[in-house]
Amino acid sequence: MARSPTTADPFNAIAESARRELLDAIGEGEATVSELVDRVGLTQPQVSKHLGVLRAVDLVLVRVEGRHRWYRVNAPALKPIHDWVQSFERAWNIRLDRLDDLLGELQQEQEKGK
Amino acid sequence: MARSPTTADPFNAIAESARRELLDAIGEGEATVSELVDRVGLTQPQVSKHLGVLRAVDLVLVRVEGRHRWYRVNAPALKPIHDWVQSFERAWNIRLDRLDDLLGELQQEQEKGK
DNA sequence: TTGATATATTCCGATATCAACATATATTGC
DNA sequence: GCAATATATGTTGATATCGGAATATATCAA
Repeated sequence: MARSPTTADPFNAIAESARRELLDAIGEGEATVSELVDRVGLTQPQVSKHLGVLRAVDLVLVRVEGRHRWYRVNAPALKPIHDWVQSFERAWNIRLDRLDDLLGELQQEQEKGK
Repeated sequence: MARSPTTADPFNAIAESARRELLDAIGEGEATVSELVDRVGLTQPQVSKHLGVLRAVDLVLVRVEGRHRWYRVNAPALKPIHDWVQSFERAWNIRLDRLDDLLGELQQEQEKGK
């Protein structure tokens, strides 16, 4: 067996930085393939193929208009990633809290020493 | 060129579901390799190799104790993923808000119709 | 020391990836 | 219909992956 296909799920799809950059480049609105080529600096076939992967996992949606294709981010498709990562968020917040506590204590010590 | 190494960054490391399951299986505390073998149902070499990848990107930290190795999740290493995904969170919240609005309107219509 | 336990590493074969380049498929305007 | 534009698809070669099986390394226990 080999590595999971990039089209298996959003986790695999966004592993490639070029695809994350494409999603960033699309941003809030819509973008055309050639606009993305200009923004991201990849060749047109590269952009089309990466968009194909993003399409396969529903991370982007397309609206066809003549010979243009308007791509937009389908943010909810990122939710599985969001949810999975968030299950660890408490863990690192606790650590940051502890760091805050520690810094607080150090400051108090400093105050005392003054 | 081929796909980025799994050890390139946390995005690539967590693309593999086995590694996400390992992180889940470790959970809040610490776990030993053989505990993880039992919990996740992979072979020992598989677990060790996946842990090796997670180690390479700092997603897990190890404490050696005799012939045991206690692994724990290094949650802050997930922050880049959290941050990137969060930059799209507004987008999908807006959509959910709109959905709420829509549902609200539909309810009002229903109320009217009554 | 010897054997057992815990974990890591190596080798293999199959597979999917990715960039690059070439080419195919629409669609528009003349 | 024909050229031009916008986008998608196919081919090739290099590479890294993954599971499986075997094996290496280290530590404990008797």
